Amino acid sequence: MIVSDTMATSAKTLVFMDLEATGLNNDLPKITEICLVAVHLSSLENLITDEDGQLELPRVLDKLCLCVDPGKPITGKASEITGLSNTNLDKNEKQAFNPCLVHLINEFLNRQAQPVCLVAHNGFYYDFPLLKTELQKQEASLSSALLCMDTVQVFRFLDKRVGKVGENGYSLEAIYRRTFKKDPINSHNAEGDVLALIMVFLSKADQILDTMSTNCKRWGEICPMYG
DNA sequence: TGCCAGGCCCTCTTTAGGGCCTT
Repeated sequence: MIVSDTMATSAKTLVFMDLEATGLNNDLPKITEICLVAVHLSSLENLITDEDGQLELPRVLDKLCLCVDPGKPITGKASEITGLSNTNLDKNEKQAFNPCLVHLINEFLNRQAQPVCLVAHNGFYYDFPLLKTELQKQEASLSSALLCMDTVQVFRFLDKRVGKVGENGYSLEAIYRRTFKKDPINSHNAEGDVLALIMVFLSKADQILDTMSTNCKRWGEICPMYG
């Protein structure tokens, strides 16, 4: 789906997002952790590097990271890779995905320079539909002006354009390793995955921003995962 | 109640099938 150039390229804030959940699509998952990190366009156009010339995260970031009581059993595999269990979420008295969380997410997005584009890895088929399902259960939604981008599609698109195929695939871990020749830190911790996503995005920020109009959808076009 | 993604890519392909990618 192509969004008009005017709308897509005018996104002033990119909000990188990652969800941890009780399982995959077939498990009818519920969210166990959500992390949103907002980066202003200015920070994507003016990259900073350390003394060795290595990319650094922008200094100005807004973060919203919360653990959530999913209200259903977390699959063994999901618990193993995320480190979140029904036991440790219960012991820490985490709240469910409730109206308070809906309010926090909406206000976090409203605080950012508009328009906002959500960015997630495999977002079109996992994070965005799952978030939409949880919001629908609360009879809530996000702004219809919100844009969405899936970085799996973006990185495939960029490689295809120059006749390449990503060695070892397009998982976030694989792209991070190809780019930085080392493993990402805190994989499958929502904030760790978001920061890794921001770093790989920064490594190709100019190309990605140039092609946003062909790789964005509107929030309204995202279908709920289930429900 | 039970079920439940889906567009893209690769190849032992194109009259198709299976894996990726997300937990």
